[in-house]
Amino acid sequence: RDSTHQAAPAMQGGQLVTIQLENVPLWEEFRTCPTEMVVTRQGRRMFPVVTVSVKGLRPEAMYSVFMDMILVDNHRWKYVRGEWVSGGKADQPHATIYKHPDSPHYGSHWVKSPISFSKVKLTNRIGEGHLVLNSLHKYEARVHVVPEQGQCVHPLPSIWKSFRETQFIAVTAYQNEEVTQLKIKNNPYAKAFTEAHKKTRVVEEQ
Amino acid sequence: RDSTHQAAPAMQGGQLVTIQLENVPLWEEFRTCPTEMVVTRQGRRMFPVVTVSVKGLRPEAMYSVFMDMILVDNHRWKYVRGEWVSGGKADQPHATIYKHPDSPHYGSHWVKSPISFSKVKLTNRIGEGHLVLNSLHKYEARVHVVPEQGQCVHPLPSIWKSFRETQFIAVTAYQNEEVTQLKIKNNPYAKAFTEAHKKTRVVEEQ
DNA sequence: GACCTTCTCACCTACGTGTTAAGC
DNA sequence: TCGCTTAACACGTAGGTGAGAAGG
Repeated sequence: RDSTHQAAPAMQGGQLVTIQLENVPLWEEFRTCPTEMVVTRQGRRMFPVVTVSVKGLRPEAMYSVFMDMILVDNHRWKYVRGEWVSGGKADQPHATIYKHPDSPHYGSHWVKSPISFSKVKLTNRIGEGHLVLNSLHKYEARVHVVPEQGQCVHPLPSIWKSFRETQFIAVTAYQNEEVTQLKIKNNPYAKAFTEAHKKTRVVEEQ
Repeated sequence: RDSTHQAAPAMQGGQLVTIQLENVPLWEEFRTCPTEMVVTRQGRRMFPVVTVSVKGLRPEAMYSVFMDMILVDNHRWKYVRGEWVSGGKADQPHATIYKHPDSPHYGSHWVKSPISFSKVKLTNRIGEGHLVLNSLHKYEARVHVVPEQGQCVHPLPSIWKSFRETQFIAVTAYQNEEVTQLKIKNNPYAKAFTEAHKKTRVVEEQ
């Protein structure tokens, strides 16, 4: 077991708590490029979306769920002649974390269906309430499940897990055209740039 | 004090819990018509929106907040020659309640800013997870603040309050033109029907 | 000059409005 | 016929896309 990717297993009410990434095939498809995520001043959503299923929570206990980004290595990265190569030393990271909007909620809520972080936004600008990343650095998404400390509830251990499949390089503009095409192909909000729509537009211009 | 509009005052942590309607002037403007709310098969939002401010909760205690509709009287209503008149006996009511999407949450969360029920939907069709009303019946919105029963937390009393200002008649289509005009004037989503936009369209057609 | 960032834009998704005509 | 309900519709709000030009 890789201790950098998962906190010590935690027993809660006699059950082992697990956090599992849901949409692995899509993440793996992007990762062959490798994945790039756009960061903007006002914040940009992620695609693919980090979605996890959690098991083994105590149904009646209260938890909050968070996501943050781990800096994967200590280099900057550059896209040179069609390839990503590691460059100088990494910049100072920003300590930011995103609380899932359903938080806080009962264990029964969190385990009943996959937890999607579709609304999290990535930015290169501090002070917006979003996840702050450095452009041209490599990250990996991490999810935390944190029991709420009620006044009489016995403290339960906090657990987290990060996902190698979600590794990406933060960019202000896409570098690898292959990434762009995968985003257009899979993200419904980019449907304006699919081949079908481009052809339609050309026809209309004639 | 009118005992049908408010549960017995509840002390929580030495403070009196209060629930107060926020946007009273707008509600009163509609109420002179009187107010009508459209119900549809798939659910229709309310306008005006029920928005309340809550005070006196224990900051560290957990609460859920609900809204439901009280049947104001036991009559059906009819719009005859420009006036609402009470008709036959009321139909059997449906017991439905709407949980505010922030629920459950800490007392500190609920009191820090007004609580808006903008997303609640009214329907005349059972089984959609929305508030089910009978068309042509008169209702009044009621808000509940319910402490969550943590396993070791002492049970706190549940409180509720209903608001005479929010009284309305459920309809499948607006009856009073005055109501329609007030909705168009005040609801941003109905901007397509304002005089300004209608005139623009006429000009473009010429 | 090369690299990276920022901004505006057209074009989508998603869905909240009253209108209108049709249905019962 | 009349009263009420339903469904399709045009037209907004609100905001998520990559493209491309401009800036540093």
